[in-house]
Amino acid sequence: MSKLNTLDDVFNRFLSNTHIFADREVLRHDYIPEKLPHRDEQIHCLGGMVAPVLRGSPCSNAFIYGKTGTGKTAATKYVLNRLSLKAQELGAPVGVCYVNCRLAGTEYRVLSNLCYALGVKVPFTGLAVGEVFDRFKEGLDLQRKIFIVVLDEIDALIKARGDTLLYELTRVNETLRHGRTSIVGISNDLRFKEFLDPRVLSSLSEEEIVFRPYNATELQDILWERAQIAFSEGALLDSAVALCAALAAAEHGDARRALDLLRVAGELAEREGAAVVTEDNVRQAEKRVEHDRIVEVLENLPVHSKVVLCSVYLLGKTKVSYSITGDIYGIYCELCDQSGLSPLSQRRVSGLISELDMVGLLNARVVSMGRYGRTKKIRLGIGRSLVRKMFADNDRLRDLVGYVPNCLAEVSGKS
DNA sequence: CGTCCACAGGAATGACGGGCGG
DNA sequence: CCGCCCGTCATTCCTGTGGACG
Repeated sequence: MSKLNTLDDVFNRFLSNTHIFADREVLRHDYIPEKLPHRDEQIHCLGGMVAPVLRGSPCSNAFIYGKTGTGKTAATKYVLNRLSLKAQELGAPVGVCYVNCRLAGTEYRVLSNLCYALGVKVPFTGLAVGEVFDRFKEGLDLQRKIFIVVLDEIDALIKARGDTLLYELTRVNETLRHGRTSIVGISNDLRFKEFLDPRVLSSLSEEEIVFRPYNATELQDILWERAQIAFSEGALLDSAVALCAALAAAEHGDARRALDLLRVAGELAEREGAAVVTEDNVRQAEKRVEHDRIVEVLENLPVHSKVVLCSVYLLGKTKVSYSITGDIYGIYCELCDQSGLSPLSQRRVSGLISELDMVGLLNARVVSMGRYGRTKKIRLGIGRSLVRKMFADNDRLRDLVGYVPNCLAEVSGKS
């Protein structure tokens, strides 16, 4: 392979190599395909459940469970799209609103989304939540519609904000004279029920639909379904698709991940100027996807989290195999001093460590060391080179990775 | 078998910036 | 422009706790 010299070459090469992809868009995970293989059962179930609204009677509330990439969102959107079309055809007064609770983030924004779907104008912010809710109810009553509310990733909202919104929504029908609402909750977390008020739970779980993870063969079907549209004829090896499916199935049957792998593998092949996507491209893609994910998270970390990460990194330089909260806090304070930041409280740092653990940058485990107290054992969850690189890219913190804290010797000495 | 370490992690509270209605 | 509300991040204070040591 010859090295490319000018940008023009890059562009020309790209233009002459369009034969890998036919339609890349199809591999994006917000794309809703015409066919959803292996989800007939769930689609029929949901379809049957919402069907009564076409005759003007309200339908049950429903709860949909399943891990990420099991087709919950796609299947639900698919059914509701069809439902809307059918309703239009029949002139049935049906409204549908899809809200992703995690993206919306707060009760306020969820509600304002619902209002928007009704055509009720609300300001982006500034109103009390109760006020927005009243306007929502008012709009609903005025339009005399049956309104189906889909709350995707609802577990994220409940965990962060509690279940008040959900409680109010399940009760909204009691105060409406003309409109009716039905709620479809979608959750990634199977244990999520425990967070709910029993009253909300019973009202919401009138119907439950579970989306099992896909196995490798099912994933292959899904990939082929899309690949036929996304890739040019013969640009994709069977074995590459099989490998994508196998890798994703090994994780937890995540179709989204499988599609990502396939897309990135295709892009890699295209960049190489190859004519077909091979297993090798998929393997590269796997590394690439993971690497990109971590780098992305690292870059967007708040500065204090970065310093905490650096503290763990520095402690890792000693022969100690893990660090504990107290030692990390000591070094953290010193690093803050060094770079002119005012250190946060130990409580907060403890919280930051837990957050870093959640996103996988650290491994933290609560242990008891008997009379030597209860603490967290902490290790880096990613390659050390990644941490070094992050700091090299940051003007303010660049020196920290090379810095040798005063208390380091003391710490490594005592254990 | 009780003690007591070194924190974990919940709750209440506060500071601050942003955005709106009036 | 004021007053109000929101959401975020942080602090302070607090109670809880597994298990090695004496």
